[in-house]
Amino acid sequence: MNSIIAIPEVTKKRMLTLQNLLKSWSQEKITSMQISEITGWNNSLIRHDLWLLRKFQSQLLEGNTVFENETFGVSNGYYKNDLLNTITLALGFKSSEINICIAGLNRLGAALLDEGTTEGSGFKIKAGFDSNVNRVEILRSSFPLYPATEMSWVIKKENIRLAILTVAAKDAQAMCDRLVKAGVTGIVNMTNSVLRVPENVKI
Amino acid sequence: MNSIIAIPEVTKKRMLTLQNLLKSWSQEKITSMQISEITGWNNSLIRHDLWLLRKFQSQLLEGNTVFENETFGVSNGYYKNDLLNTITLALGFKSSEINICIAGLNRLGAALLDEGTTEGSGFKIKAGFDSNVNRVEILRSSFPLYPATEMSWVIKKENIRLAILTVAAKDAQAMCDRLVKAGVTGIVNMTNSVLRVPENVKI
DNA sequence: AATTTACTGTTAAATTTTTAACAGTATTTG
DNA sequence: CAAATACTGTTAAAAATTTAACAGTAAATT
Repeated sequence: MNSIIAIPEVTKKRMLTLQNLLKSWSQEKITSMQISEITGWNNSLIRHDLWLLRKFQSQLLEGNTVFENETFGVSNGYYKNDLLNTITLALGFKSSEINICIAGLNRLGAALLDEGTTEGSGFKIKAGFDSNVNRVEILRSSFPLYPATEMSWVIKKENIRLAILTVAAKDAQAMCDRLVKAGVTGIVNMTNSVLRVPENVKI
Repeated sequence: MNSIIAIPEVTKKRMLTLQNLLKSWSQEKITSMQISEITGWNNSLIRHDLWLLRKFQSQLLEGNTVFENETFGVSNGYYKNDLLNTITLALGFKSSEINICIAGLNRLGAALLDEGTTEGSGFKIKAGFDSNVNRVEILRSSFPLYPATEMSWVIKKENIRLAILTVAAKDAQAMCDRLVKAGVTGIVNMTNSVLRVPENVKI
């Protein structure tokens, strides 16, 4: 009878922020009003978001009501830890997206500079790299751009698994080596040079 | 009779992306369909956005219809340059926001980690810095975090004018010097140490 | 232990955002 | 040069998102 509920993108985004907020929240409990004060979101919106999250979860349990009301304080604010668990759980399904990066910003068409194009594809562009710092400074995009020297920590931090290699052919192998060293386990080679990589990395 | 139109935040965001797209667009003209294909946005939405932009602009001219239909091709796509001008003009009013950064991520409360709190304040947090790379890697926020070593180019790139100094008192002067050197012209000192700066920088 | 207070969960209304539809107009084609 | 084509600008409908409202309940207060 009830239609299936999906968590809207806007809610997911807010929940990601809330997750951050909660992590740095020192008290045991937190109310929707307190969240509202910090974030500026309407407190109804917050309660509604959380309601959606729970609704979504109970859906996954297919009518199994065992968990009903279990994880939430009913009237005096939410337990920080319960809230964190709920968010992580509900968002976990979303974050099955693979994080990727763009290595080389020269040939990049407008398409790649706009995250929108990857929506729903299961991939999420987290960063762009170029060894030319000038380019990094000038170009703008919906994902952050970094000098290639920053690759190591950015790839670790953003948990990037896959890189799209769009550098000039002559720089391909060098950039490839850097990516591999930084921890990337897959490379989509858009250059026309043949790449050599360790066995554990897929081209 | 007609109510006043403001450009919604969502549209502004899209227009910022469109601006990027256009900059890397090599042809003279572009159609809503082409934009749609690249960005994934519904083509009606794009035309509607542009309509809003024009509506907003003509509003600023208070009924003065001199510019009516002047900047747009009526039936065969938009002239890239006209479009860019329109966007820049319409968005210019918005970007009177001052870009700021957070220097020092240790004491940062949840509030500062969430851009939402600055909404409507005329400020926009563009970056966070910390000399401890570990912190930069672990913390997450709605604005990007960088190691302090990256300060120079990030501040230039993001056109950051103002910094909020939240490092430990003993590191305040050193961090302050770095900020000034990177081009910041104002500092909000949240530490309890007294800072020395050149005349052109305000505390 | 009754009453008040301070909250949540939930529904429904209000508002915002997106999409569809289509009349109108340059440009291209026959 | 008339007809067809390929668009835009604009309005109205549809869908999504946010907000208000309020019944219900744990905790605090009397």
